[in-house]
Amino acid sequence: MPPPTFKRRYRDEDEYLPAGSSRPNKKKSKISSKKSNSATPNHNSEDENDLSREALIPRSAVFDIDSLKTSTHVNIPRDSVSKYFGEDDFSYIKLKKDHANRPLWINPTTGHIILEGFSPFAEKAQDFLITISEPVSRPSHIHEYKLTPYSLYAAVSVGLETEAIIDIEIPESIMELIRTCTLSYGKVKLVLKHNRYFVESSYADILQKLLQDKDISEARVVNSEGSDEGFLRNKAPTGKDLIISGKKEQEKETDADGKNKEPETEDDNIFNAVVQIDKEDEEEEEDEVHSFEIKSEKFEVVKKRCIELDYPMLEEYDFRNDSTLPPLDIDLKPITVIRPYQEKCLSKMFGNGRARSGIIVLPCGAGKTLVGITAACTIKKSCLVLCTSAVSVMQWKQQFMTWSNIKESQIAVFTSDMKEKFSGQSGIVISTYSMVANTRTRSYDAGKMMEFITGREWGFILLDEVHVVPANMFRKVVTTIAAHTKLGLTATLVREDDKIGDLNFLIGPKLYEANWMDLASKGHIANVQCAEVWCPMTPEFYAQYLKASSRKRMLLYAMNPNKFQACQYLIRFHEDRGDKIIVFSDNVYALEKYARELKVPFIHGKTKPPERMYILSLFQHDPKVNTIFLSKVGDTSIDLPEATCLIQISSHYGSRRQEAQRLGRILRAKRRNDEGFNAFFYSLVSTDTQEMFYSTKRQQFLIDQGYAFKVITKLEGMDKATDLVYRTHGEQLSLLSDVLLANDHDADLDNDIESNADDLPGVVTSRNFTSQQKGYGGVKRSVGSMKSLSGADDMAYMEFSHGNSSSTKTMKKVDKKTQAKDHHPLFKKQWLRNR
DNA sequence: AATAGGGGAA
DNA sequence: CTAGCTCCCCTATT
Repeated sequence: MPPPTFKRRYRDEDEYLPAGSSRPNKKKSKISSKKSNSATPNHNSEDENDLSREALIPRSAVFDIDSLKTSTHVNIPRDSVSKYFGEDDFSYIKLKKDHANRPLWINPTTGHIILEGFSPFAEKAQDFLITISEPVSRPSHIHEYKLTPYSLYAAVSVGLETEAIIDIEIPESIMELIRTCTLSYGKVKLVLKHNRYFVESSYADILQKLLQDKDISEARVVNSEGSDEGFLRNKAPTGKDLIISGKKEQEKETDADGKNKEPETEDDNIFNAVVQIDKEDEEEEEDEVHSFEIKSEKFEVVKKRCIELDYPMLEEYDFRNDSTLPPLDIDLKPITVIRPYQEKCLSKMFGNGRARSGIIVLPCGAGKTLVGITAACTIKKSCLVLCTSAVSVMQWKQQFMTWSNIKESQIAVFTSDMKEKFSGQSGIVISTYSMVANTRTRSYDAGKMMEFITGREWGFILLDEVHVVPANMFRKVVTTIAAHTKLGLTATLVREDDKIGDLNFLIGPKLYEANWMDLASKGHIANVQCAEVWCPMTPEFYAQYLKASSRKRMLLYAMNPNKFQACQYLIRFHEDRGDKIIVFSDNVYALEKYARELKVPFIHGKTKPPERMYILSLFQHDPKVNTIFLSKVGDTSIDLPEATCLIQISSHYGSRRQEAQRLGRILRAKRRNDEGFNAFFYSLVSTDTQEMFYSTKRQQFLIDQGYAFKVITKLEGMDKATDLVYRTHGEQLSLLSDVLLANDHDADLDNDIESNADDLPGVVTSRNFTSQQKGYGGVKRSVGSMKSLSGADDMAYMEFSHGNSSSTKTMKKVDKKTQAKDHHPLFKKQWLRNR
């Protein structure tokens, strides 16, 4: 059989820095320097359990590929155009004879791999690449992947061998990267079975090596069961007899091949398909694993030592043979059927009949929750679910009730205003990260509850929105809670800092990552048209923008009248076609100003829960309310009804995660999937401002998922719409005054916000807008009053900014009067009465 | 190092 | 009893 090879060419691409490359320079983590809080009696020994980041990261995770560069750059023959490519001139590498059939290009200095997505072999190659590397960017035709220490770790953990990944003709530098990173990773497992902990590996020599460590050998349980090497020998576990409920039928043909030492046969098949290796007779020798038992009280020590020794252990839980933890009576309801890709996630997790710890990445709306619930139903042990907010806690509970047959008394909720415990031996607790990670003094009930949680063993811990876990405070939940399996779920495995890689060792390797475009084309999530709408700044706003400090700038480009009009126009356009629209604004001032002007309800952090629910139910059920405005609360902490159109007006930060999460809010819309696009995502950007830069950065994640952003410089028909806000110069100037004035007093906003009834002009305090918002609740009864309310405001502002545009003091006085008058205390009572 | 926004506890 | 305030803490971003 001819040796499999990859084709090589060159690519031009920014330099790649491995995720951890800057880490060695970093000093002590913040956790360890944190003040201890030992005065509280309830306080558990969390401080002692704190692990610094360094302790959790094996050394070769910071493998620096740059160190390889010199070897590849000696005596490279250059030609006349080499200078244009600099270090990225790879013309010295010869193309393979059959390169036309080979869709892969590898950059020998960065470890990036380019896949020609249009090649007939692309799909097969993609399955292999996803196993060994991280997807960087997957637009329609050219896909880019990169090899990283973490991705290789994950590859080894599902059973790929170094030699299987390395191909004889790939560049030496890349081979070295792969060798280094696969030497020790993913080859040792910590297995909990029959209530005993075993360190398990297919490689007896590695176990020998580990036992040379004093701590590990001391933790070992010495008994007579060992063979000649002193290790227990077992057949490798398989998942043949495991039934994951919810599957339509059992598809086990992959196992029938039975050709490989690791039960993760799917990957091997994929690998073989791509690299064309025949099934060898590796069966007999590889079908065995070696292990030794360690004392259960020492497993933490051993785990830590293994990381320090550069052999991080994968955690597996042989839940079917665990009789210590009481079983939990839970199963999916018979009608519950999981989708093929969800099943794939689960087969990655339960591939060998045990539960692996790791992370599953699925887009929002693709049914992450159901994957988590199915996993819980498979393990059937006590389960702890953590999410980011109290609202999602309630959603999780509700989802458990919907999809599984769990009894309500077995689900307990632990939030700031509910401290339940489940009855009986086993059950489910759902809580938030901040409740569990809280280091401050706890209320008595919360303290009791924490004792309940930390004082028992959990079969399964489910971490929703797992990308938040690397945060300094949240990460310690994985060490303070004793859980045998950890599953992280997220849609956006990105952070703007460099901590995302820590998840490999806090939770486990990435088990599965879905391709958004695939799911969209198969109709599981909506097809989204993304657009960036360019709104030129008006001359006056731009003049001020150029003069202003960076804080004022942000407000100015958010409040740009052209953007305001574009927003209004888009809302009208989409309301007319029957869409439900959500408008996001990070800036609360802009949020509130827009919403008031357009007479649309809005929710932000200070909106109280009953109001939130009221507004959301209006949005969901009232055919007259088709648009709502949301601040950052909408990103995580609100249970949003389905929407089909999303408009972003203020996006001053460059958070890719936020952009993606917002997009996720419309992915559930699947109604008209056969008619092309059925959901719309607009980002309104003021041209020639900083916003352009942020917007580009924010979109990167979605572009990497294959979304194409269309730039719209002119909205068709907008100039014909004569009834838009801020049409006249005068109105625009008055808006500008408002904005400038608001900005002047921004620093004082906090002081004025709730304390002062005589609010400063232009500063709409939360008091103002709660009452107005409540006023909105009455809008069904008194549309006129709402109109006159905002109308009166406008008039006042306009008149006085005309006459006294240079005198802010005059405006202040007048505005005080207007606001005092409009600030109607009755709104609130009325609203509450009429609910 | 600072800012904005959100959440829990009392 | 609860709503509403204050306080403090946490995150994410620049």
